[in-house]
Amino acid sequence: MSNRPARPSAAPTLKDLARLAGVSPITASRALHRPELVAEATRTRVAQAVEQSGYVPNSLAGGLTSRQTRLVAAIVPSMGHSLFSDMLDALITSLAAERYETTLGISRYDPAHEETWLAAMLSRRPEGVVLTGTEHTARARRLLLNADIPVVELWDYTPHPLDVIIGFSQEDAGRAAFRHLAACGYQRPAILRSDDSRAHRRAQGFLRAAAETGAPEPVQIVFPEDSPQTGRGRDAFSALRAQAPQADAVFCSSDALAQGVLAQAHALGLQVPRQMGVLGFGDQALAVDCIPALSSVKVDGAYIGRLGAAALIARMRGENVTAAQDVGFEVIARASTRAAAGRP
Amino acid sequence: MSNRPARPSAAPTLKDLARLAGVSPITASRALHRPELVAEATRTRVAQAVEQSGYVPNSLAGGLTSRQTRLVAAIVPSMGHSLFSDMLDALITSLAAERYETTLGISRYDPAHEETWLAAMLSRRPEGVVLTGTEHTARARRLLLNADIPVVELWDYTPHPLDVIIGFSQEDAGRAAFRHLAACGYQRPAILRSDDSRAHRRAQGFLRAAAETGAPEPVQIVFPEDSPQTGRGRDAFSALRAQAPQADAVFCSSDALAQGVLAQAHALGLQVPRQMGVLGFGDQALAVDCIPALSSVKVDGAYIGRLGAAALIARMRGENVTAAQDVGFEVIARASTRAAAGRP
DNA sequence: CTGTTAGCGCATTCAG
DNA sequence: CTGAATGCGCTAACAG
Repeated sequence: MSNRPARPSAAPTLKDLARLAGVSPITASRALHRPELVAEATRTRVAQAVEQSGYVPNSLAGGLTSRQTRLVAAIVPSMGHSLFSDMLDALITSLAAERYETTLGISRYDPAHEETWLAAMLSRRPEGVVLTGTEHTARARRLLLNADIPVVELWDYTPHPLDVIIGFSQEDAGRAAFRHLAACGYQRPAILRSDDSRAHRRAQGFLRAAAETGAPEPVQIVFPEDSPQTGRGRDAFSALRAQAPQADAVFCSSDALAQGVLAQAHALGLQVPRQMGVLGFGDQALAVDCIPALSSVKVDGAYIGRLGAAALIARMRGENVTAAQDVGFEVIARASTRAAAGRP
Repeated sequence: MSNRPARPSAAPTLKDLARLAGVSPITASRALHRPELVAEATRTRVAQAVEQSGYVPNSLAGGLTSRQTRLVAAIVPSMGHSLFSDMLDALITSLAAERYETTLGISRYDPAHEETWLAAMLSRRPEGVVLTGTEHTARARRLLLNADIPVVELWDYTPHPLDVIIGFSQEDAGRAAFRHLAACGYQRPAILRSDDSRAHRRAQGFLRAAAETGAPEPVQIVFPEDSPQTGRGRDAFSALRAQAPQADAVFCSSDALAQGVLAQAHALGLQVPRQMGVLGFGDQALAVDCIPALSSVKVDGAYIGRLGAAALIARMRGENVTAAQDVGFEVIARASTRAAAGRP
């Protein structure tokens, strides 16, 4: 029951370490952090002392003096979305390679949460911040400005970022999605999406493209942002069939959602893509490979994570980098066009 | 090009804040952290001073004195696996609700990486640590013991954990998987798995169960741990067909993998589950709902994350909690048994 | 309810 | 190559 024996402890400090090694604290410190400035013999004795005492540096104290924390703060709306988890994997790994550690927040798509998280995080004096999107509260912006540290915004694009931005235009992605479906011969494409601001803006682009073509206004089914995607595909698609039986294609706000729709379409006996087009969004390209009926607006989460890390690292080193980068997206069509399906 | 105008800066400290509010630093500190100890009027003036000066506390300094960092260190093998990302979402969210922040590491299934990460992390003086599995280097164990902070191990089970453990027996899960497939009438089930230690041990349980039944030894296809799962299902299944054409069912090490296998089976014209049984592993139960042919050994990542957070929080508060908890798993059979598929 | 004193553990000066 | 002095910004422990 008692999980851990009470220890008298008092973790050894640099002073203890130095005494054990028979040197001054500062020499011990140097032996640890800048070994090239210390004689071989001294270094060895310090190393032995570390071994003996089990010394672990206290980076709170270190950071307080040196003003270097090697900490990065990053926030995403959720981790359920594979785009974000893949991005984070790449981001964290890339940062770790440069000896930066990452503290993570989850905003639930709510700028107010982001603000709260940010206020708490900044007290740890991170050397850089990674945000999702461009929507931030006024106070969040002010905090970041005052903090005077590099900021990278991901997943979206604006010519006027807080600092560095890496992403793409959601509107353009939505327009491209519509044009793709239209080119495939679908007449009444619909939208199935979660209720978050980027999906919303993709939908705007989609609707606008439809309007420009003179096509009838696409039906939209919207559901809460954070619901499990694949499962949601089932009922969302059923809802769509009930509400808009004439719809002959669906633009989904995620690949997982699209897979759910695909499965449900099969269950309803609809032939995809001949009777129903399904277009996803995300980076599950390999998943797409497995399911030839599915196309996708492709964005690469890991790529964005790597780019974000690289930009942040450069900025943290004091280098200037291009402030804005539209990394774009790509519309992937497998054997999924109605036209292709039509030709035997 | 220049990303940020040079600021004279020098962030205001508590002393500055106190001066501005016309109180002593300690009173300002209390107004911020223990407002109930401070007169209403004073509190207001401090709040105004915060507003004016844009003061942000420095928790490095605070933590150095108070020995409280409200920091938790957590590590997972990767983020690509939805089990881990869902767990992390729940873990981080639960911890944030108690004002703990989480720093994240990624081990790539390598205990040596874990050790390196841990050594770096401990210098930040986290108040608790969350690890994946029970496999740690000797030095990692020593570091944790010396650090003398609560540790929670997740996803696995042993009666002799480092501190608290929350998970289940991989061997048992593997045995259950075999028994399930056998009960469904499959004669030659095979294993498709990634090369990580937990999947390995599930496979061991599977093989042992087969041996006990006197069944022929199941074929195993093993691939590198971190490859994209769904896509991998395609070639892995093809490899299986080539290598063991007699196999009539597959136990996959993840749900994503199983979905890939399912898609490929369809592509090869195999009827699932009549001609080929497919059994996954994970918590994509809703995904499973969409694909009636797929069953799964179900474990709930978010649940494990919540339990882990709760246990860690309790321990960080100095409470004793049950050191070991086998949260189990569940074998879900949809309309996926061969028997059920046989009966029209 | 408020203030004083002291020191957390370390790295940055500047000297040798 | 090594050391001494000093302070980073804050809070604990007392005192009023």
